[in-house]
Amino acid sequence: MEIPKTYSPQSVEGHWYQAWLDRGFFRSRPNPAKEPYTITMPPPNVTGVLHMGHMLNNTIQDVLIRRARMQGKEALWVPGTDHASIATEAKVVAMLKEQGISKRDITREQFLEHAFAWKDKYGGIILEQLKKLGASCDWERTRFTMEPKLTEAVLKVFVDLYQKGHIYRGIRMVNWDPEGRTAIADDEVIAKEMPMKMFYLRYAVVDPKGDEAEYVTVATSRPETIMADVAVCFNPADDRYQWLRGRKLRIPLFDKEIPAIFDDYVAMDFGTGALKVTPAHDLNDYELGLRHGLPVVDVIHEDGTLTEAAGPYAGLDRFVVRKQIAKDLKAADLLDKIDDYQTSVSTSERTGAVIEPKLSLQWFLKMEPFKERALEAVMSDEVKLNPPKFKNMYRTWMENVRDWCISRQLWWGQRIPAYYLEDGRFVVAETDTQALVEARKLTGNPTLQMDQLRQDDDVLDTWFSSWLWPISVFDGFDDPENADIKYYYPTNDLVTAPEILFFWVARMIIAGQEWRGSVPFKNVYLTGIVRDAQGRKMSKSLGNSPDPLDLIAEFGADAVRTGMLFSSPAGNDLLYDQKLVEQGRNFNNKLWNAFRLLRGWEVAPDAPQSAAARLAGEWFGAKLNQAIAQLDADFAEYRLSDALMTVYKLTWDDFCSTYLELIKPPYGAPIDAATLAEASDFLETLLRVLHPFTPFLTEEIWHLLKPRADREYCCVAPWPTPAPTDAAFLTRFDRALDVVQAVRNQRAAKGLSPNLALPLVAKDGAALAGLEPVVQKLANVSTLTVGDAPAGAVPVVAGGTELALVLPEGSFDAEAERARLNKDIEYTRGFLGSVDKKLSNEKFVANAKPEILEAERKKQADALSKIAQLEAQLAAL
RNA sequence: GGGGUGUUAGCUCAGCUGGUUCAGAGCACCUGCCUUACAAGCAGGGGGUCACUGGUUCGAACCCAGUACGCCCCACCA
Repeated sequence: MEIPKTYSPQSVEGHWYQAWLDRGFFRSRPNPAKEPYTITMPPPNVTGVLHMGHMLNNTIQDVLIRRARMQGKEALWVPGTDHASIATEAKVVAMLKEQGISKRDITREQFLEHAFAWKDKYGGIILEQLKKLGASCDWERTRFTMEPKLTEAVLKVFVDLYQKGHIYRGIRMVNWDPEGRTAIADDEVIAKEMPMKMFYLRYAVVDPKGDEAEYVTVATSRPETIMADVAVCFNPADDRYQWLRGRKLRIPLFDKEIPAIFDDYVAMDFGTGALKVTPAHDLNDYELGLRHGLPVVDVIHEDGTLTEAAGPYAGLDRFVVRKQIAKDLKAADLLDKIDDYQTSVSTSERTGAVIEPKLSLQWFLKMEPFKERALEAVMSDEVKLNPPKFKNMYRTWMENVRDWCISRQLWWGQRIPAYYLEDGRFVVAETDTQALVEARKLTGNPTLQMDQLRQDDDVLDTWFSSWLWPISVFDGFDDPENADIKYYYPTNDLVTAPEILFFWVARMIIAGQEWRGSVPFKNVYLTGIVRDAQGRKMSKSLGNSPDPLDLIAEFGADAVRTGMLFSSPAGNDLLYDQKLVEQGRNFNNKLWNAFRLLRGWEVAPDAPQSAAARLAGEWFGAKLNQAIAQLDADFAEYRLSDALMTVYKLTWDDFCSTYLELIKPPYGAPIDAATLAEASDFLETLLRVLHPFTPFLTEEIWHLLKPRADREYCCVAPWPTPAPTDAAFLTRFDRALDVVQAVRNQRAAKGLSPNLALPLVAKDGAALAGLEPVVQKLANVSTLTVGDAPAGAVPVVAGGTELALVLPEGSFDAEAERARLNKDIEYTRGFLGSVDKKLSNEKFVANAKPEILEAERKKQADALSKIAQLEAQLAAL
């Protein structure tokens, strides 16, 4: 059967993926005889589609899990999706809007119906896409953060925390997202530098006396909130404003009188030193208001429009009002000036809307009870962050963590299990029935009915379910002693983006400690962000993000996987370039062709093994062992790019360029059986170490190669263990390869065909002893003899060996050779000079370590002898 | 504003305790090759004052200080 010249992934990937599934290779069940190795996938948004970030993240996880599986561990990768409360709700709202339905016009139940329909339609697409990448998850264990069991866990945890006194409800200044119409947590706020305007407004002084100024100029970036002002504040030490003590000012346009107050908070050197105080719409002002006993005037609705309190501006959006009010102020001559200035504006991580600080009634989780333990876990490396530079970030965050606002004014999510009585009191319980029991207890009224209880309308923050993920996927809340959780928890590695180190990783650590008494994972591998070749973030609007599925279709999953991994050290951003994927494809093709070469050879059963082939086998076996040891070291430090490069070079340079060239029989000649068997074994081992990176290709070749009967699938073949290597032999072999390269160099320089066999004469046979066949074969040397250089031969010095290459008649140019040798001599003398200088430095000789000193002396001796050699060659010409 | 981190070849990055794995790898580039596994290839080759300045040391890409530029995280100056 003819094997095609190029590997075509499209025709094999689907087949092997199905075969793996059919065989249940990705399934895992607790097995006490084996060591567990577990990864829980960071659940992508249920309605999301695969992007390059997922590709990187999941490729890394698959490499880790596949290697663990081959190492004989009970490897489990749990997949799943996240309900992504605000993001999904926003999508559903948008979809309804297209259909002409407004969320406000439908009931919660109707909305949820639409939402579930949406989720059923688009949910899980992303998991199907991951299969194309080769992700070896146990799909039977796929979980969803809002499925009934996981919701139960969330409610249980809420009640538990409430009973422990860690959850409270209160009016606080929260970050309000007017687009999502919900509160969001501090971490979900992103500060963005934006050009802003600073307005200088005139606040008239009430009853100015004689020579007093008639107004005070106040700088603000938010003129739309002036009607909510309750005071103007000055620094108590500010001499410019002392006369205003006990006085009142008038809000421009509104003529409302407000007091002048004094507080250290105000900076004298910023703006005009006068601050308008708006407690309802600014956190600092709120605190200022508390200190001075000021009222709170709320003028902004949940959707960002102004309330009735705004008078003529009621009903308009805050940004519209900003412009309008500026115009009106100007018209009324109440505006001194407008300056441009740059400041950071808070925006919502999910919707991008500008955040309004807003007072509202929300649920909070205290962080104080958890922070110390969670900090300790990372600082002591109980949870190891990779790269470790993130430890500092984690520490800063944990030390300054504030209470977590866990309620969201949304419908898509887990509804807060708090039930209110008509008198405002409430009970917290996992179920309606339980709530009723509690409520009856609370009120002492045994006839209280369900319809007299009203459940809280809010849902919980998405992270309030995802922080339980490593436990809840094993039903560890439902049944804390079940076999799965006891076996798989704590998990081994978590692979995720640094952006959610606080949102998610830190909180999972807290949850693990709180409910399992131990951290949820041992290692956290933090990936970088995937950017384009110019370093820009991938984004839809830039159109610089390729569709991962198109890439897989064009180049194959293996090529994409290796392309992602070629240059992505942990914590570093990955500058994606299609060239990397092409490099991956080329590499796959190289391996494919190596297999084709082996497959194409005729076997001569009785032929003896050539000396070159025997040496090649001895050498490659050692290289292989060396590489496996290196790989294990790379993996131990999560240096996946380095690990890939190790196998890449092993395959391409060592196996293909050197080993296969050495064992290759003359054209048309058969190969001896022993060599072919050994070569097949080597290839088989190569496939095994490559499999985590390129699972499809290796599985394909594996089956074409038909290895041992007990190793039917590469996917579950054992990961090789390294044997000790003969370092001295490898060093000698390297020297022989240096000679080969030097000879080839001479050929290239002289324009001689590599097919023309030339005689080579070595001055001293010792250095190459035993390796002559290697040099002969690779350098295409006709005869390799020991003796003095014959006339007309080109001197070649390589690997400490002095040789001469006999050129064909007429191609020897004595003048050029002299020039070359002179240049070499000059360089070596310069080198010798620097060594001499060092050795004549008394302080160096006195202080340097003995082995360093010895090395320098050897350098000196070597240089001297090399110069002598070169001079002798020069004389001989 | 505070903290962290980085700057090594055209690009992306290694370089562990200062000294023979000290100046490396992959890609790109240049020169030859359509050689019967592979042109998605083969052979050979050329690229770097290790950001800058000073210091410590017999010796610095590596340690220290400062400067410049970059990135990241945190932060309530209207």
